[in-house]
Amino acid sequence: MTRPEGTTAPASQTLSRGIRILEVLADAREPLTIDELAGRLEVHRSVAYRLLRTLEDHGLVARGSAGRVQLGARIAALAAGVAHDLQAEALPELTAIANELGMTCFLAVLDRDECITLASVEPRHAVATVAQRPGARHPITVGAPSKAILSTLSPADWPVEVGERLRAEIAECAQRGYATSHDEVIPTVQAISVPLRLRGGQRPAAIAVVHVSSPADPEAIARRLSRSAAAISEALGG
Amino acid sequence: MTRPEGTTAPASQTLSRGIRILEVLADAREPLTIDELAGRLEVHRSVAYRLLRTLEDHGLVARGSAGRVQLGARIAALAAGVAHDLQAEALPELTAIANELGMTCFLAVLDRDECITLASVEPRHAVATVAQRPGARHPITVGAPSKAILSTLSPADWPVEVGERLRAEIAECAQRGYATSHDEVIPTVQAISVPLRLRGGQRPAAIAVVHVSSPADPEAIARRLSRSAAAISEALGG
DNA sequence: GCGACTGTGTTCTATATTCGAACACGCCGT
DNA sequence: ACGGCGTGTTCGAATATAGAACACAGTCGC
Repeated sequence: MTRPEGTTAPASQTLSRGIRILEVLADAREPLTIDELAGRLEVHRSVAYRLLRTLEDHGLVARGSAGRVQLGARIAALAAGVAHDLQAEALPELTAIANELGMTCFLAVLDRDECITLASVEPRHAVATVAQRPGARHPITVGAPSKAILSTLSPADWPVEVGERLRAEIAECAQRGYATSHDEVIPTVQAISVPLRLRGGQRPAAIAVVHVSSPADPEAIARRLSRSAAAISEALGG
Repeated sequence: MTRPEGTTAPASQTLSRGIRILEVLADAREPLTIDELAGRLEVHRSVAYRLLRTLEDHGLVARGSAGRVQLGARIAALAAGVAHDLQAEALPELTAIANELGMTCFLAVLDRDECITLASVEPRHAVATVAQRPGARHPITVGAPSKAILSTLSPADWPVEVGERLRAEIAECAQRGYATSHDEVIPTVQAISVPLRLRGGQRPAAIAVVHVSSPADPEAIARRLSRSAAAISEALGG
């Protein structure tokens, strides 16, 4: 295959195909046959087979019923290594907040142009428990944590173009120290988020709570979040 | 490189090296330079470079401070796809158990010869919170969930050889319906676990609680776990 | 200011690795 | 028995990869 012309980055075809297998399996959410997989990847079946065997050797995929293929649990072990220190420091704080406020509380980080949830804690008596599962992804322009994170970055460092409207809202977040969202990700769901002020080099992050009804006192919730945010930042040498 | 002789399985060298990058990064728990990475993988620096760029394209690694390399948050998104239905059904039950019993409660699955924690919920007022983070791995011969899982399998299906001592203990677990552990993983930590009885083809799994002091009534705890285990199994058509 | 050092990123050719087709086999319906 | 569908294996051709050498930027010591 000759270089497809304008492309600049020579990347590894084999590795890329292997990763796409994982992406397809994560997306499918059910075991697939090798043929189905090869079809979706648009590669020859024998290629998919060899890649699968390699992934299987490393435990990243596993065989389910009838020889079908699914994601392996070892991926969870890899994910535990993502921002390990941050997760370790944040989890106790998330638990405390969730139970004090009676809301689901989670930690999200900036990853390229997305906001990805790394950890989430649900409160004890969750009436209408808002599912904010680890691994959830949103564009960085959507949701309270996204705005909180962008408010800590200079616009030059923003990974995407933002409209004038959103830019103004983020500026407001920067001033008052917290961000909010209504109906942005899930209808009727509202959120309040506060950014973490970590030392340079750490990836930008934020903690947030979600709730279905209007919060009694957003300012008070923001102050509570800020307290934990400061504790986490300090523990990580922010 | 000619086939190293007795080896039977032709696997993909490129993909395997790419995965090892992820494994090394998860293990290191701090950003590495490309040279450090290449050294640990025993590959040429330019090879590591190309693989890294590919991984970066897919968001599986990210650049930290000073161009150093670390795991990317997208891995968390992949991990969310591991046994997705099982996690979705189990999480509410884990939360309920954790808060009712005041102990950390988690879900573990069998993966080859290891027992891997997929999800974990800490109770509200955790005095001495036992860290059982998602992604934690143990040999399948160690810990209460391991024994609970093995007790549901016929010895012929066990992925490892087990001694006479452990075999007897597992048989006992099969009879009474739950497994226990003392000081097996962490000193002074005890655990109680109950297997999930899922339909064939699903990967063997168990739920468990951990505690630092001796439980008042192990039988009662086991009954509580069994109730949730039955609910989860039923929801998944077990 | 100037080198030595350490790091990233690029270019290039030989060749080992991968690709992709064809084949062997087992299983389950009709 | 047959055809369809699935996994797993073999093998030659060709291409994607491996690995070396090079270019360049920042940083330290002096």
